[in-house]
Amino acid sequence: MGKELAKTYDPSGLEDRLYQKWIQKKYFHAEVDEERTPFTIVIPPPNITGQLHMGHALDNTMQDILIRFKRMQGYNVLWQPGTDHASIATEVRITETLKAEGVDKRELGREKFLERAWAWKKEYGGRIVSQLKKMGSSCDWDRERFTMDEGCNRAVTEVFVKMHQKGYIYKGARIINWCPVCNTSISDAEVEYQEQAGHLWHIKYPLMQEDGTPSSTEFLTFATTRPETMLGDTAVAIHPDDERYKHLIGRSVMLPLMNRPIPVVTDTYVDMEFGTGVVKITPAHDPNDFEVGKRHDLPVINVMNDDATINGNGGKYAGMERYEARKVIVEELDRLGLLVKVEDYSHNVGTHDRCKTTVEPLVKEQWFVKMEELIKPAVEAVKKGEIRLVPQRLEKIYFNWTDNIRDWCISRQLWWGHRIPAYYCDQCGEILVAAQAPEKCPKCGCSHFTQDPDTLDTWFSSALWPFETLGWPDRTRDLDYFYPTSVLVTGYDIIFFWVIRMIFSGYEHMGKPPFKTVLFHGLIRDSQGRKMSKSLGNGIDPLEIIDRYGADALRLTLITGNAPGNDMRFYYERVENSRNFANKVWNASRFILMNMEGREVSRPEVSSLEPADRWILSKLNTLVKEATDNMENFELGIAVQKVYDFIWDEFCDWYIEMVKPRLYNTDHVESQNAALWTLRTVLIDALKLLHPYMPFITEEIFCTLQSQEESIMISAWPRFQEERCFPREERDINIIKEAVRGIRNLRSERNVPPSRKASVIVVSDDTDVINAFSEGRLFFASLAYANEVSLYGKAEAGGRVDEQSAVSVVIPGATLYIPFAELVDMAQETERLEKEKKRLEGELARVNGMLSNERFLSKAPEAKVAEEKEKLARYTQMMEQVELRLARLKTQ
RNA sequence: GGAAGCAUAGCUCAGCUGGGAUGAGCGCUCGCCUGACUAGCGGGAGGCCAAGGGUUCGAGCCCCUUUGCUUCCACCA
Repeated sequence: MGKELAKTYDPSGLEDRLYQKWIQKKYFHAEVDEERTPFTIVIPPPNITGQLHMGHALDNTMQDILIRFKRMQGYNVLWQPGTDHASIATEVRITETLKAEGVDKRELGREKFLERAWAWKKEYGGRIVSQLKKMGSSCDWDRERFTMDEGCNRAVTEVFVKMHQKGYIYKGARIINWCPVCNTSISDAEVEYQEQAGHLWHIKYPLMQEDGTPSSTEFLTFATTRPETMLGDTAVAIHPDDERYKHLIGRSVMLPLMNRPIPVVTDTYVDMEFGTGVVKITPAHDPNDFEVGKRHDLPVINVMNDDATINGNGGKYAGMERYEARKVIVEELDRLGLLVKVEDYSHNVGTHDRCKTTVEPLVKEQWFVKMEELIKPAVEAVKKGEIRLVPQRLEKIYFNWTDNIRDWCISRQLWWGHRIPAYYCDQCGEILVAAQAPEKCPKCGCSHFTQDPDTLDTWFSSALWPFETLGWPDRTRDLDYFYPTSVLVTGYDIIFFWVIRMIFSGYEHMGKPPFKTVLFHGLIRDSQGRKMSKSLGNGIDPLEIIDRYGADALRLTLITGNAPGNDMRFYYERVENSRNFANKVWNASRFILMNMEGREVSRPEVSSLEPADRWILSKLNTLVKEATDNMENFELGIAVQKVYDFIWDEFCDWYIEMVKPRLYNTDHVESQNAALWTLRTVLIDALKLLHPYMPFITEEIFCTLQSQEESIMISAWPRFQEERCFPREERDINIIKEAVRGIRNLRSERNVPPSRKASVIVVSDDTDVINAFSEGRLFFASLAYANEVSLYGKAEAGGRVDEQSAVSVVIPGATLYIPFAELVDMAQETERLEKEKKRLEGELARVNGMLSNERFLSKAPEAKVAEEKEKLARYTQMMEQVELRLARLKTQ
């Protein structure tokens, strides 16, 4: 029947082979089929610069689990893959590469640079894709997309033009975050605030006198963290209600170093409590000051170049680097006696998330997306539950952002990306936004245009990903059928960058949400809880783990032992455990195959199934239900944990062991067949439940086990079956298990090796126990290392069981004895019984306490009360026994 | 300055809508080559569930307060 399996599971070689088979058989491929219900996931497109890291590994494992699960359930699943051009990330990389070759990006020129970029994409863009394949990802690779392919380009242009027409996209001079190293504007989301030690410089400006000269006695003192920006000060502000400064309203101060009078203005932005209650206003270099400047119609004097050196507006400081200028200016002010004091001061400084450079707020002409209206449906969707966030607590973070949303700066001074479809008339400067370059200027008739040199924020195209990958802006069948997608799986760290922007884009352009559920996961950290990062060198390469332990082990590790949305620490020990589990599954299967060898296994009549068979089938049935429910609720880790426990504990450690005597006994063909059939049936269903998590090993075993089947991944997901519920057998087997544990315990306490058999006497009047043992005596004996098992009622036991010469254990409904001549040491036994007595005393006190509590008796559910009464009876009985035994031991 | 999360066995973490923590893995420990598996099998020792208060017949779980750690957001110069 089946072929031989190796003694230990070796995933190497096997994984690639199976993946190839899946690809060849086109199992991953999806086509529109109106007869079936679609289930769609779009992949968070990895950057073409990317190398597979643990974050990808987790993200893709989760998606693949859902996809494989739904595929087996019969849904028409599509996992839409693709990659992201990653505008700034890629551009930075290529610029660095060029630099290493001694080539300056600007000298090379835009055209040549883009050639390089495309060549780079061609060479490395596929790397991350092949790495995703190593994980077992069942994406429909026939549909692979790229954010800068022809279709996506059209989508981006279409959206830009449409939103511009609707007034959602505008160009304006506003204060934006500028990265002087990357030489581009960046969005608010890309700014990372870092606590930095700095100084608070207290500086004073002299007040202007009536005669137009600065006073030498009257000053206004304020504090600043960035003294160099004073070169661009155009006012000093105080709070309108500040009594201390009321008399200064309408006057001016002299801006030192620049020798320019600037007005004292009043603005409620000023916090009277902070510092001296005076603020210098630099509209060109501070977002707040910019707003104050607008309210007071102050001039905006930009004193900085794009590379953060001081420009011509900075007088004699022109050309200085920003921190050098700071130093020189402070020294100069000190010399002039205008530096009051310097304090150490720790504050948050905005840095560029990619290069960690301190960003410079600058006033620049940029393109923006007006957010106020667009965001409304995105807020509503989550509030009304049209889009569900898992875990739900992330809604707070979501709303925190949407409630404080500001316009989105989308233009970037980069070359690699979607170029902005705006054209400027060379003659009159008229701006035309259109899909193609216009022929002639509607204003002046000129036919020469220059396209805007800027490109769009990477996330602009990512926001369209769920529908642009399905064919939008064309109205395709795919789009109709597969959109909205079912679930989005991603890390909570890109909720602002991506998730929110996809949501409002979906509503704006499709009129529908992009997905119904967002399943968030946390970060994978190192074993000390630190973020994995290149600079720390603490990153663990998933590919290396796959090489050593297999993709299945990695997948299982990433998905377990962690609550949804929480960060997780990565331990090699956990991967080893997963690998061990794979090996366990492998060997259980090997055992079953071995026993099926050369035998015809037929489906037995229900009546010929023995209690153990019914028990495991019943357990499996419960597992199917629970695991499926958990998966429907996105509790993937919980689901697979149950499957794991079932396979290792119930199936391997109990059922297989119970069934061994039947397998080795060739006299009872029917019993043997029932056992074999059950073994195979349970294994196959368990493999199916496990398949989404561990696709490779389950496929290999599944196909070995039944050569007529093509693949587990297209087999049907197990279903809960009412006729497979056997509560009675579950109860019986539990009794046997309890008894086995009791016996093993007795033996272990006395260090009796399994090879030494001993007889067991079961004494009980309990019909359940009697029934369980009459049916299960055979495997009980094997599990309890017994050479003989006798069963007596209490009455008949009197004459046959000599309690003085046996060790015993009490289980619910029965007492088990082993003649202890061969096993027991007296002193040890006494000590043990004393301990047991103490424990029982405690238990009895507790139960008695509860049962004498009036309120408990009146308010607790009946079942609970009954349960406690039962315990009382049991404990009392056990106590009697213990006391009796103790007494007897002492008299000996 | 706001907000969230975490605090349970030596370590890392599970514990659903409140009902005895037989919690999991690793580690430790004792015993086993028991005819699939030593990447294994069978035992065991480790927890006043961060502190304090409250609600309840009953709290790891709900409410309040406190402490410690982590993270996110934010324009306090």
